[in-house]
Amino acid sequence: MNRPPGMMDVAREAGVSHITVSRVVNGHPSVRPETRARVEAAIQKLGYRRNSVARALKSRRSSTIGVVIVGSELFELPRILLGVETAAKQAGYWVSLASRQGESTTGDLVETLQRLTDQSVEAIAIVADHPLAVEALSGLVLEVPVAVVMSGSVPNPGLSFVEVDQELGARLAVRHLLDLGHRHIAHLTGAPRIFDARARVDGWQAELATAGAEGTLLEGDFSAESGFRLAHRLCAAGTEMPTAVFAGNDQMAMGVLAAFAERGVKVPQDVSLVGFDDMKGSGYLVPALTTVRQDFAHLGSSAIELLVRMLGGDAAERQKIAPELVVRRSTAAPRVDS
Amino acid sequence: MNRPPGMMDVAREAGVSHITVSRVVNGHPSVRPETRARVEAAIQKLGYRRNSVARALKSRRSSTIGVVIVGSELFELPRILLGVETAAKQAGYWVSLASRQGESTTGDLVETLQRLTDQSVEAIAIVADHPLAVEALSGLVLEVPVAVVMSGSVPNPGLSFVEVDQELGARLAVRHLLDLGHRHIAHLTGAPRIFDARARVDGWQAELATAGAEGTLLEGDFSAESGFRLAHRLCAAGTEMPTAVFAGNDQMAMGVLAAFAERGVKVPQDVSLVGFDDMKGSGYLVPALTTVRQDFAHLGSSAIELLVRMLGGDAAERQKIAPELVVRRSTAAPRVDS
DNA sequence: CCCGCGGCCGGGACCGGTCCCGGCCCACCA
DNA sequence: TGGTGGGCCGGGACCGGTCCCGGCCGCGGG
Repeated sequence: MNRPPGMMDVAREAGVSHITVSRVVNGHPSVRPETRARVEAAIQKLGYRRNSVARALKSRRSSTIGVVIVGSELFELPRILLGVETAAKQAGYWVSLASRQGESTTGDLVETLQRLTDQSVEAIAIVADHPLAVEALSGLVLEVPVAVVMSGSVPNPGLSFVEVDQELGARLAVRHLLDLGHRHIAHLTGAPRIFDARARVDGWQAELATAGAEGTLLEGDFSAESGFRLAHRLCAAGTEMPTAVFAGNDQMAMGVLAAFAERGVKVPQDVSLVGFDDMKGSGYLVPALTTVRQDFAHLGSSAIELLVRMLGGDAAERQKIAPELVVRRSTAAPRVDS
Repeated sequence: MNRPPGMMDVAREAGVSHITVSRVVNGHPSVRPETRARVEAAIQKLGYRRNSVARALKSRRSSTIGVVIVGSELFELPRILLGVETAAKQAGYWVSLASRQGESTTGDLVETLQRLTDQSVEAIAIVADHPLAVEALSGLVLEVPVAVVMSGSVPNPGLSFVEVDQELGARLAVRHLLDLGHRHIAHLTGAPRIFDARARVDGWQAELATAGAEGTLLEGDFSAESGFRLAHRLCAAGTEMPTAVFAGNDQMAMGVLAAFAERGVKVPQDVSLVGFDDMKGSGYLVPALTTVRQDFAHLGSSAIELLVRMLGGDAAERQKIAPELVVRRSTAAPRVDS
């Protein structure tokens, strides 16, 4: 029943007061080197470790950042989380997790935030896949800095946002196809309630417009299955086949590839294909997939860095990360004879 | 500068003592219903929320479980984490994250564990991809219940383990191939330092042995790239081609598919292919991949449930989860003419 | 009528830190 | 030699809960 040693115990051992121990632990300057050494020896001897709960209670600084995950469809969540955890550790913070799956009533998110602040977290990062999930935040007065990792925004000046520029990514993809000579580019979009999907549609449309090229829009849900289904529909349609397809993400692109294989449509000879995400293994699809890479780890670490700056007094801020086109084998110039 | 209301404030408002407030909050029976109502009204009015840090300090129960992630190569980490978070929430616990990437000195893990217990976590789950990462735990006396999510074990009776039965998974895959009539089954293994990879090799070998079939073993690292490289080597070898390939995981299987496509080897007509994991999209590879499904979310939630039981006084335990073979289009009977 | 008992409630001592404030000692200078 | 200022250290009051212990009051039995 011997509980771990406290500052008092160390103090007794070193023949000083608990205050002095506190000073040593916190690197306070006004302690004589010799006293400091004695205290450190005592700490060593007793195996003393500061109780961070007590510290958090008094100082109101818990050194932890809360992360809430809303929506479980986030395929690339792990990479984001990795970035978050790494950056937080770097900055001396812990990460406390809270997720909210399934149906999201508005009050639900607020409740989660509450429970997190009950925990005395110093800041909160929310990673969400669609704005509806966080609309509850619109007018809310925040007790701590909050950063949202999501495309799209919510009208609340206290909120920071981090996102990769989805529209730019889409433009990059379409521009690449246009440069290759394609004049009819279909887009198989992801679930429209997800902002990323909408932004990609916008980018696709905008780029198409600048070139005066033709487009076909089909609506899926980011799953490989939907890509598969949509690609079949594309082939079956009475209308003219596009010469290029821009899939909502790499998963959908996989579905497209599968459908085209069944239909005998050759990629990239018959139609070019571009994905989005650059998921693990995309380079080893057949053919290797041209896609738009999003740096998810960077997304996560940026959110934390933003939060740390806000903790330092900076204002909320909006940050866009540029995605990167990676050209592989699934895109080529359209056939001249078509 | 008005800090949030405390029990004292509520007590004053309700005309009772802070003790009674505590009793109400904790659902203690001996409070008159009428008093309880008055206190609850006061709580409502002031928007009181219990300070969980103070609670943790005094009661030594933080209601949080620490999770340490060691090694970042865990492809399916997110699904595990999801299971962890869900189960923890279910049981009324928070999840505090700590990861340890890169090179792992032995003391490093112990330090991470220490920092976690400094946080007063009540239990710890470690998810690791290879036993070396946690060897530091072998003789350690644990302050709190610890469960390891990993194949393989470490000689420490205080530790619980949760794993999916990799060997069984491998046997399922090989058995399927054997049943189809294959007599020469190559295995492209993942990084051998990872225990999962070794267990799969064992299963493959054991099943081969019972059938007296032939095998070829090539060593990769779980990446699509390594699958690609190894498949090429398989084709280039002077020796006879196997009629079936069991890849270390679905990523490697993707690489194999890519290599076979270049070589003009048809799957499953020329050679059958089985993967492992059933990653997202595996059903839409060309051809749809036969693979072994691991239920990662279940893995995570099992770990938490185990921990909760240990918190309740149960002994450490070892738990194996059975994987499941999912047969798709990449496997078929070998050609009779070969 | 008194005592005992049980339901309800309050006093107050912690938990293990942080931090303001104030006191000691000693060197330095007038 | 006395004053003073600064470096070093300690006392003690919190932070906001939990929980042991003990007091009050009303009721039933001896």
